[in-house]
Amino acid sequence: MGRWEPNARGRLEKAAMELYGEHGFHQTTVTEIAERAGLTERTFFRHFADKKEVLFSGAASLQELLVQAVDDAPEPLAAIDAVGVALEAVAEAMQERRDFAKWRQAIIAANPDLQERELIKLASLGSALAAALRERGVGETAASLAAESGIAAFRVGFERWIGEAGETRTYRQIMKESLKELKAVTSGRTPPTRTPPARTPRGRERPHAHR
Amino acid sequence: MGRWEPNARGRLEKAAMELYGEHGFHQTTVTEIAERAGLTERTFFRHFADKKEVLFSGAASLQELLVQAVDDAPEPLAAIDAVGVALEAVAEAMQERRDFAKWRQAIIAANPDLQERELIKLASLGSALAAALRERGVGETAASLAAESGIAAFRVGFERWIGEAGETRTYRQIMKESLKELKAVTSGRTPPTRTPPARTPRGRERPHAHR
DNA sequence: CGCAGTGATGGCAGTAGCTGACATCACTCC
DNA sequence: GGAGTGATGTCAGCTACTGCCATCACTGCG
Repeated sequence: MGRWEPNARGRLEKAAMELYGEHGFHQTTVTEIAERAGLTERTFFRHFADKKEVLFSGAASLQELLVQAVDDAPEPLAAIDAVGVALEAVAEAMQERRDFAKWRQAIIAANPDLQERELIKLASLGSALAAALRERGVGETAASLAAESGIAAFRVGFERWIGEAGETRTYRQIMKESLKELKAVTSGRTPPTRTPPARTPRGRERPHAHR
Repeated sequence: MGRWEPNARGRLEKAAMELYGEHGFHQTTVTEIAERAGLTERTFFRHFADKKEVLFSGAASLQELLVQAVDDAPEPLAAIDAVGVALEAVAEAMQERRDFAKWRQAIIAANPDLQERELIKLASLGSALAAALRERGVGETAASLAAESGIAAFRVGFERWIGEAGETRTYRQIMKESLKELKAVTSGRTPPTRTPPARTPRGRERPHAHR
């Protein structure tokens, strides 16, 4: 046996998740996490860059999976379809962890700080995706646009998959349909503004006017 | 004359911008900013939620402009084209501040914290855009997708407008072309992977494999 | 004229995220 | 058995950010 209990990082991750769930992210201090894991605060910061990062350590493998899927996609394929294939693969890999994904998303949704981190992880996913496309010969701008709008579809699909109560379709199916709808929307094939729903006076999230 | 110098917020903003430029964002302390503005740290936090927010106070008016442009767009118009019209209007409004935009973007690019904030502001822009579309009668998902992919085009266009050295086109023109390219990409009209550029062994930004 | 209320600011103490520097000590390798 | 090595502990310190109360010009009102 070693000098210390093994798997310090894992214990920290587990403790953090538990506490984030029990008391919320903001209310949980790093010292508490470390104590529950039988370690010190200093050690926590040796394993995770900051308090938020615990929730995002899985992003790296997701990115790897995504890029690999693009690389493995059959060659004569339009950029957007290569993106589609890759996103479907990722969706399938996430399928069995729906409960965890839902729980995790609830925590993120309750914290602006975590939302920021989530967005930058998705952006990083998008960059990697774009880079993978470029290596297939897709042009600079086209690669960026295909990747970023693909990520948009991914997000939209994710929310559906997790949000809708009676949702029976798999994430993969939903993902497929989101991409289809993306294509429809960007090609102008959208119910073009026929019967606006009662056009309320609108007290929306628009910022206050200054003039 | 009042008890205090007028326009405290403006002075804080100016001092912060200067210091971020002189010493970098991270190296600048809030105390320094407040001192240069002839105020105290406590007052800084009464005007700005945090140190980052100083750089993003303009986002609100941008959002207002965007939403207004969607509202003012002619009625029988596909969702993606309403987005296009609105984004062009915003691009035009930014045209005269290119130097400032460039300078500001350089600071943001040098700081992950600021990039996170930038992303959440863009996401908020996207939500507002989607909401405006829904009020025109565009469906839930379609609105989200049109808005988010529109924002993607906005970002891509922005980087071009600011990045390319010999760029003579206006932001509006670039924006228009980005949207056009978005449509091309999502409709599958993309040079579909013909001659991959020398397929290097790739030591990219892909995370390390574990197996 | 005086007086109570208001609003922007200062002062101060405190919390918590995060870092650098150094010590400790099991384990490994020679 | 002695010199690394690597993961952890300890401690001091900085700084972002907050709560609470004091201050004091200005305003409106009797």
